[in-house]
Parts: sequence; C-alpha cells; structure tokens
Amino acid sequence: MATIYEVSRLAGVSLATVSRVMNDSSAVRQSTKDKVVLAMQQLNYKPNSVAKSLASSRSDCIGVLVSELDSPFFTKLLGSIEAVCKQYDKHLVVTSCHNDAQHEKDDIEFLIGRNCDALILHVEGVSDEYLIELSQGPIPIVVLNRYIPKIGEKCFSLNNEYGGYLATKATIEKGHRDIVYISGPEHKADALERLAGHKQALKEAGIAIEENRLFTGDYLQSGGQEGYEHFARLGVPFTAVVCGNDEMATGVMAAARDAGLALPKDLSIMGFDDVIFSRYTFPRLSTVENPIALMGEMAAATVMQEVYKKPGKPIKNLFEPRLITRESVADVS
Amino acid sequence: MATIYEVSRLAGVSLATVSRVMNDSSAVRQSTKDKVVLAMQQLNYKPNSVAKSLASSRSDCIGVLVSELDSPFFTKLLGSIEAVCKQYDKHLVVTSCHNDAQHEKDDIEFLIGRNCDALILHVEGVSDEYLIELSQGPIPIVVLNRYIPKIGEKCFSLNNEYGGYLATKATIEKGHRDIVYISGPEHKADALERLAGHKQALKEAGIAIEENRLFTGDYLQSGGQEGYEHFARLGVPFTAVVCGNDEMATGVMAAARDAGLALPKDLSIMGFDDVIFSRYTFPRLSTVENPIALMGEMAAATVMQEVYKKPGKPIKNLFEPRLITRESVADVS
DNA sequence: AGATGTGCTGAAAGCGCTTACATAGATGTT
DNA sequence: AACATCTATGTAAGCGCTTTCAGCACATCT
Repeated sequence: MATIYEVSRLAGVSLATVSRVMNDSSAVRQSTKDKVVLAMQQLNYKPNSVAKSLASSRSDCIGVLVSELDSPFFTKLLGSIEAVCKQYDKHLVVTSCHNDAQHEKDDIEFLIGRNCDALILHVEGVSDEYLIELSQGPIPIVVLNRYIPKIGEKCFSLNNEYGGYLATKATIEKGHRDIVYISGPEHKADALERLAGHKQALKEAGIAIEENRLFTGDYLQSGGQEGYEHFARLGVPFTAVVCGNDEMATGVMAAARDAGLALPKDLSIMGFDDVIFSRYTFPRLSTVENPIALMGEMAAATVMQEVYKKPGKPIKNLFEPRLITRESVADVS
Repeated sequence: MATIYEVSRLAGVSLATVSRVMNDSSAVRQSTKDKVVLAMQQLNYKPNSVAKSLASSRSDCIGVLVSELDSPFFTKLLGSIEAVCKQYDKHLVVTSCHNDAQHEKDDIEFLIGRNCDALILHVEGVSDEYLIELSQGPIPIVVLNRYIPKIGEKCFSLNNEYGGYLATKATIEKGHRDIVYISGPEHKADALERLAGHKQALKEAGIAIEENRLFTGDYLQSGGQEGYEHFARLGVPFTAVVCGNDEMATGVMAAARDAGLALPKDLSIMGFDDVIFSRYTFPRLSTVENPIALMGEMAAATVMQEVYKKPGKPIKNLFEPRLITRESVADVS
C-alpha cells in the first residue's frame, strides 16, 4: 500500500501539500493539485484511515450500541441509521451488548477508544447518571428509546405509556372487558411504561386491575406462547390479550391456534411496535406503530448536524405512537 | 484521557514495559506488573485502539459488508457473526452497499483502510475475478452466499439449486401440477440457482416449463404481491406458487387473501430461507431451510482460526438445504 | 575466573497521517 | 526603494502506541 510519503515524492511536493489536497483543507494551486492527484492515481493511493484518525482524532465513524442484532426491531433501527450515515460518508461501528450494564460500559469504552466521532446508544443496563456523565465528556452521544430529562435533547424516544394506553383502549372500544396483558421484562423501561398505559386505559373504563391478568414475558415469541399457556392454565376467562410487543403477539397467535382457537373470532390479539412481519400474520396484527426507523433517522441526523455541522431538517426528539387497526382484534360489542 | 506515557511515568517504568503488561506480550516481573496495573487503575487508563492499530497494524476488527441491513436475512447473518466475534473479543465494522459493484469496491477499500484484520463479504456486484485478486492481497477475506471454485475454501454457500429442487419437488409430491414460480432478481446468483432447481424438478416430473409461469420479483414482499397479481391477470391456472424466498411468499399470501382466496385450500405457497417470520404466518409457511446463522458462524469461526490462530471446530463450507414442511402447501392428490 | 545464558527492562525508531508555524515569492502601498 | 500583505508551500512536531535491539544484572557452567 502506497503511503502519503510516496505520493509526495512522486509529485515532488511535501507531505503537507498532499494532505491538503486530500482534505482540501486549504488553498493549493491548481497545477500543484493536478500533480498530486496524478501521483495518487499512478500509485493507486488509498489513505489509511487509522493513521488519519490518530493524527486528527476524528474517524468518520459513529459507534452504535444496541441490545441485540438479530431482532426485527434493531434491524429497522440500524437500517435507518446506516442510510443517513452513508449519505454523509460516515461509517458505523456496531456492537451489541446483551443488556448487561458492565458489558455496555465496556463496549462504550471500546467505541470511545476507537475514536468514534459520536455514539448512538440503545442501552438498558447502565444508569441515567452514567449516561448524563458520559454526555458531558468529550464525545457526543445520543440515546435511543429512553428519556432522560437532564439530557432530553439527546434522547429519542416514544411515548410508550400513551402507546400502551392506545392499545388497550382500542381493545376495550371493540367491546372487550376480559383482557389479559403480556408485558415485556420488568427491567426494561419501555415495558413498564407500556404496562402503565394499559392500566390507565383499564382504569378509565372502570375495569378492575387484577394481578392474575398480567404475565411478564421476555419480548420474544416464546414469551407470548408461555403467556397464553399461563392464562389458559389459570382458567381466567379472557377474550383479548394485549401484548407488550409484536413478537409476543405472534407467540400468542401460534399458541392459541395450537389450542384450536379460531382467530380473531375466539381470541383477539393486540401487538405493539409494528415490526415488519406484523402485517404478514394472519389475521394481520392490530398494533401500535413505533416509528423506529424515524427515530434512527433523527438520531443519525442529529449527529450529522451537531458533530459534522451538516445542514439538515429540524430534529424531533419525542415520537407519538399511532394505533394501527388491522384484523386481529374482533368486535364483540 | 490518560495515555500510556502517563502510566509509565506514574509507575516509574518505560513505555515498553507498560505496553508489555497491557498485551502480556513478554515476561514482566510480577512486582513491576503490579506497579503498572496500579498506575493504570489510578489514572483510569484506557488504551487507545486507534494508536494501537496504527502501530501494530492489527485492529481486532472485522469488516463486514452486506447488501442491506434491514432484512431478516442479514439480521440473522449479522447476529451470528457478532456472537462469535464477541466471544473472542473482536469487533465488527459493518457496511452495507446496495448491490452496486462500485459501491462494493469502495466499501471494501474503506474497510481495508480501516486496518480490518479480515473481511467477511456478502457481495453480489463485483466479479469473481475481483474477489480472487482481493483474496491474494494482504488481508484475508471470506465470502458468503457465493461459490467461487478457485477460492472455494473461503466461500460459504448453500446448495441453492438443490434447495430450489426440493421446494418444487415437495409441491409436486402434494399433487400439484399447475405451478407458477416467482424468482428473485436475475442479477442474483442464488436466485438463478434456485430457479434452475425448480426447473429440474418440473422436468423430472414431466411438467412442461413455460415462460408464462415464471415471474421475476425483487425478493421483497412487494415482488410476491406483484407476482400473484401478474399471474392472476394473465389467467394461467395454478394451484401452487413456489417463491424464491419467504418475503415474496408472504407477499403472495397477502395478495391471495386480498383476492378472497382461502389458504392453503385455494392456493398453496412455498417459500425459501426459513427466515424468522415464516413460522408466524398463517398458514405457517412451508419453506426450505437456509442455515444462514450457521453460515455466519462458520465464516466468523474461520476468521478466528485463520487470522487469530484460535483453536476451533472443523469448518464447513457447503451447506445443504432442508425442506421444512408446515401448512402452506395443501394436498391435492 | 571467564564464558555463556537467561530474565527483565529501556531507548528509540517507527506506523501514516495532520497541522501549527515558518518561509519564500509575488503583489501592492507609500 | 522599503515595507507590509497575501498566497502557496515546506518543515517538523506530534497523535498513542508497538517492537526491535541492546544492555544490564544475575545465575550457571566450565
């Protein structure tokens, strides 16, 4: 691999000039520029971005930290972030840290050590305080799916509580009163917020909130399956199950169908997130839209504007959920 | 950020010794090591991996290039690659290049310039020759979903033709004779191979291969939808549609259902890949297993063994598809 | 006693680039 | 003609590490 030194030799100029041509960081006479460009082509010169990064303490890389890689949720997120970055010629260093605070910290430090220009974080293990402190450090961060008042302008999140409220309210409006809820894991803030919204809707409708109508799942299909079986075993009567996310909703679908139920006639199911496959299920899943892609886009756009001073559209931090009515919730009124 | 220099000062040793402690690259007396470790802790020292990378021309990073980020296929792939890398403390630099040869080349060069220790490539634009040449360069590569004889041991791929054969054969065995096929894009090798397998199965069964029973889609849901509508408009009779991948199969499902058909009674549908949501559909999709996760794992394992000299299980390069019989293909015999 | 080896440590030369700062030449000003 | 002002380039000092080489202290062998 040719280095800048060889280019400068061949072109008969100094290192500094070559560097200036590469970055067009200051004026270089056209004739000189031509010589340099020619030399670069002849040597098939490719700048070494590691050296560049060390010297300039910039990297044109954005570190992204997500909980998992292999879920439709993160797929959507990553895809949208990448699309924005690509547009501005920035690159992604992706790490996934499975919800464990220490892992998350390690990964964040790794990304910082990589000279990432900014960090986009979807973390659930570390504390608010840690993130606040981090945000005061030299490297800009934005956080996804989490709202921390002190650094609100760096947070991109959904009004989960309202989403949970919408889901259950819509179910009630279809005439359901015997509703069970399958929540996401207790250590996830969004799961708790959605649950709070659910309870709010029940309360407004004057429906009692009973502990045996709540099951805590894992946000995976298996959680939905277990939840359905749990309630069936318990013998509580229910005509609808509202789920903390779409994956669990499909789990319920599978389990209910295995139990011989016709959907949605015998059982109504409500999801949350509107991930890609929710419109492929049968019956197509009624759910709450979570504008994940938009959030990712906004997060990335923020970085472009703040860190790289690129012009851009105004930024939006808080997203409102929207009910998506398909066919999985039957009318029983 | 503290640097190695400050650590060496505080510990009263040389830079070299600190470096040796960090990497335990050669013997250091225990008492010296203790001093260094203490100093590191006191200064909360974090090594700068960019500097490390420049000095050592290693990066502990593996470059991954995929066509898209936001598809269940790549999700599965990335997830499995990441899992292996994490185990060995290696990191991923992910890029996506939307099937365009020039983009792919640019991205590959970017990754090389990043000092990636190895490249895992899922590319469809660049030529075999380019990849062969690349593989002779200083940086090791493996290629996914593509078989290039000259560098066979670096390729990880599925026997797509046999998979296509299995899918159609299974459909025929259920008694179908009027079968249409929705293929993936013509520029994708795997799409063509699957189609070849399909034709082979037809031939064996003595079913004529007709051009108007073939539609070329885009591997997306929309392609399935368009395909169904195309055939419906054309008026060719068919009882089954075999699809180049699961996403198009779900597209067919949606379109067929919109047209008022009962599935699978009125129309049988066969997919390919067994991506995550294929078991969530209704009827659950019969498909061909594509061990994507396993392929990713093997690719990553190869890198660990070859590049980092880690011990590991034997590597497998060629994968055999397996029929997964669910409920989307009805028996009409 | 001298030769040889062994274990640990330090000095210093990079890795390939950026970026003050200095400088030389051209131009303008009085 | 003397000076200031620009503009375009070069010089050289890093960025934070790794790694070769040499050297020192000590033990071991003849």
